[in-house]
Parts: sequence; C-alpha cells; structure tokens
Amino acid sequence: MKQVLLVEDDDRLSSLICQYLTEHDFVVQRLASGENLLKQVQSSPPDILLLDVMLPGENGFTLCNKIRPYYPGPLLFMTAKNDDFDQVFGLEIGADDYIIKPVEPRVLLARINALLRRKVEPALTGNTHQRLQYGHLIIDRSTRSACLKGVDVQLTSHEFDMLWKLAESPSTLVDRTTLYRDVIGREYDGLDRSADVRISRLRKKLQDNTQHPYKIKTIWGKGFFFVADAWDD
Amino acid sequence: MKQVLLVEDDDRLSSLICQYLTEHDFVVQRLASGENLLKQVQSSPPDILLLDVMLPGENGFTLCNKIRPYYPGPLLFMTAKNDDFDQVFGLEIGADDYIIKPVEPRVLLARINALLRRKVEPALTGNTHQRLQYGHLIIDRSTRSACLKGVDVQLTSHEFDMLWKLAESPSTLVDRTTLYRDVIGREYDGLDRSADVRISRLRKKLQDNTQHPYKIKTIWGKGFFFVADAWDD
DNA sequence: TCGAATTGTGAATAATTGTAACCCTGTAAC
DNA sequence: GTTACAGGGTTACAATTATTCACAATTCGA
Repeated sequence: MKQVLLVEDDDRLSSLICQYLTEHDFVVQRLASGENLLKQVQSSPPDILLLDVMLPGENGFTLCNKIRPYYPGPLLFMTAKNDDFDQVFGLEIGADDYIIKPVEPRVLLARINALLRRKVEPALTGNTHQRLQYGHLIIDRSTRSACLKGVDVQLTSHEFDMLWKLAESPSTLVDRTTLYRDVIGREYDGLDRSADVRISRLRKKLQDNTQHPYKIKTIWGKGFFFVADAWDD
Repeated sequence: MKQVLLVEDDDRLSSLICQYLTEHDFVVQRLASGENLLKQVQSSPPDILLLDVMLPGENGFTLCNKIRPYYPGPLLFMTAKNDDFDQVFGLEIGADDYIIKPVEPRVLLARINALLRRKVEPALTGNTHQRLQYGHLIIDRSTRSACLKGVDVQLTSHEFDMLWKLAESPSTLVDRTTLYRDVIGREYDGLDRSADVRISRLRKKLQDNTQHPYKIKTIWGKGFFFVADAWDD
C-alpha cells in the first residue's frame, strides 16, 4: 500500500481527498501546514507528496524548495489559482504535476497513479543494501557483479557470494562456521577446504597480494576479515 | 538535444508548438495523423511523445495502446475535450500527462521538462500486472510480446513464459525446481536440460553476452537471475 | 494432412566447484 | 633458536553442472 502525504489547510477538501484515496488503497497522512513537513518526510517518507500552494505560514513553493533535498519522490501541487505563470514556476522548481482546484477526485487519483507508475520500485533500490563500495571496488548485489578500478571482475557465482558475505561486514571477523553455514550451505566439519579455495581464487581475481593478503585477511584459527580501507590504490 | 514527436492534425497549432519547442532547443518531428506513428517511433525513438486525442483515422487512445509495447518513454495527451472521464481514461492507459487545449506553450514546455527530468527507467508502464519494463526492454503479457530498443523480439511461446517468469521477480534467484514446476510444467528430474536450452535461446534473442551473460545470470547449482539494471544500453 | 515452426533430447564441450595432496606459515613448548 | 604440529594456501585433477549444437519429436496453422 502506498503512502500519500497531503498538505492542505482547507479541512473540508483535505478530508474529502483523504477519504477518497483511502478508499482506493492509499494510506494518507495529513498536515494542515508546512510547519512539520520536513520532520514528517524524514521520519516517514511518503511515496507521493501532495502540496497545496496557498498555505498558512510558508507557501507550497517555498516548502518544495526546502524539502527537495530530502525528498526525491513525486510531488504534486494543488492550487485554486489558475495562473499559467505559477504553473510554469511550480513545475520548474521541481514539481511533477500541478493541478487546478476544484480537484476532481478521480482525476487526482489518475494523476497520482500516473506518477507512481514512473517511480522505481522500492524493492529494487530501497530497504536492503544492494550495493557496497570500498575505494575502487564496487559490489552490486542487484546485478551480482563486481567492478575493480572501473573494470568488471568476472566472478563466479560462489565467488560472488563469498565476496558479498565478507564485504557486507567489513573490518569484522567472519568465522569459518558462519561462512560455511551462510555461503557454502553446509556445516563446517573441520576438514573441508572449499572455503579456503574460494578465498584463494577470490584473492587472485581481486588482485590481492598472494604472499601477504591485505584486502582479505586471514585470522588464523578463526576465519577471514574484509579490509575496508585497502581498495584505494 | 531532446527529440519530441508531435502528432497533431491541426496544422496551425502543430506549427506553433513546433516553433516554440524548436526555439527552446528541442528537435521536433511532426506527424498529422497516427498512420506512420509506429514506423516513426521504431526508426527514430523520440524522448517524448505528444499525442493529440482527436485525430483523423485512429484516435490518440488507440494509438497509445498500440505503440506502448514499442515505446516506454513519456507520453503526453493533448485534447480540446475537457472531460474528466477522458482524462482519467487517458492517464490509466499509460499516459504520463494530459493537457487541455488551448495549449499555452510555456505550460506545455514546463510539463515536458517535468517529465523529462524524471528518470524513465526502470519504470512500470501501464498495467502493472500485464506489462514489465526494464530500460529498453518491454515485456507485454497481454500481447505476449517483447520489445528491445524499440524492436520486436520474436519470442516463441515457451521463451516468453520463461522470460516473464524471470522478469517478474527481478534480482532474485529463480531456482530450477520452481522454474520447471511453473514454466515447463513438470518436476525437475536432475537431468532435464530443456530449461537451459530455453535460457540459451532467450539470451541469444535478447542480445545477452554469451561468454559472460549479464542480463540473465546463472547461479551455479541453483538457478537463474534476471538482472533488472542491465537493459539500459 | 502437410510443412514449417517450435520444443525436447542427447552428446560434445565448457565452465565451475570440490577434493586431496603437497607445501608453507604461524604458534607454542622446549 | 628449534621443533612439532595444527591450520591455511595453492594446485592439479575429478566431479558436477551449464551451454550449445545437431537432430528428432512434437505442435501448430494452413
């Protein structure tokens, strides 16, 4: 369910919109002025922001400029002022749509949906970390690829999984037991060497020093250690 | 410089818009009807498409449905008919904006810029459940067709099913077992190679790198992985 | 039904990964 | 220091798995 943040001082209109959108499976948060807008956007970022232009205190345009650095998503102005200059201005300062009151709920909904359609699905970019970067090493989980000094490193499936597991918690010991459990998928029996072999192959591809590894270090008797600061050369 | 494709039968209006946009650093292509629209979009894909609704021959809505599988970018309807129902309809079938004539050139320009500002990809166009889009790849379930860089990819029925299954959950492992169960329609016996053959044929048609696939990746011993961010080139 | 397109099959080939062996290194007791 | 030994690094090779090809089987449309 998508979150809408509605900033509108006209209580009757605000209620009307809120009700209509709620009926159409949106979660609506309401503010009557821009006073707490920044706080609200930061604490609970909406999927779309509906902003009245004429508001008590700071007006919609000012607010838009103020929160844009913190809110990259779709932003829609609503105003009773049918003025081309204002409309052009509103769109130019970064709004994605600008609609004239009186607002027909169905039209508003259609426009909201049109904007949301264009938004990147949060599942791909948001929540879980999909990308790690250390110096000239970039590891991207969404493409399962690694790039060192601008050059793609052709990692095999298992090599990538191993690298991700280590890079995920940099400067931290990853012990053999968890390595086997999480990456290799079986319990460590004390004899198995496949993790070592994988690390060895990884080090080679990542141009680590074979004699004295400094990118992926070994903690003798314990496990391995991804060095975050070793990728700048 | 951005390319605009304008489809408008009113010659006076068309000239006016063309002139105004040209003055503002756009390259404008003009069509007076939708007759050659598809051909035009395929041979020279515009950055934005302006579509009149009332046109001789096929109307704008019909045209929109027809070219959406080949054109993922922003699409803007223009119409003299100020009718809420039409507006909602236009937006629902996949338009990104809908403006009422008479068109104020400055407003049109502002709205074009607002649309171009937005990253178009990866986005979902039209009905979420029927159409997927990643960069220049569009997969349309209602017509069971796929389109890469504006060009139809001739997929066989099984190839399409396989692609859909993978693209449906991007950046996620789809393991052999579910692949066989859901796409091929029988249990995986550990020997069957038909999934691999389908993937192989798919990769070729989707112009994936045969040596090092980066669009559909293999997860060794597990299954396959659709890379959402690999379709932009 | 015929013919063409599609799909599966099995084999050859290639890539990935595990295994075992060998050698090396770090540690600790002497 | 020296030595013994446990653990790690690397390699060749074997096992597993994936890719692809030619061709057979099947399906689909006329």
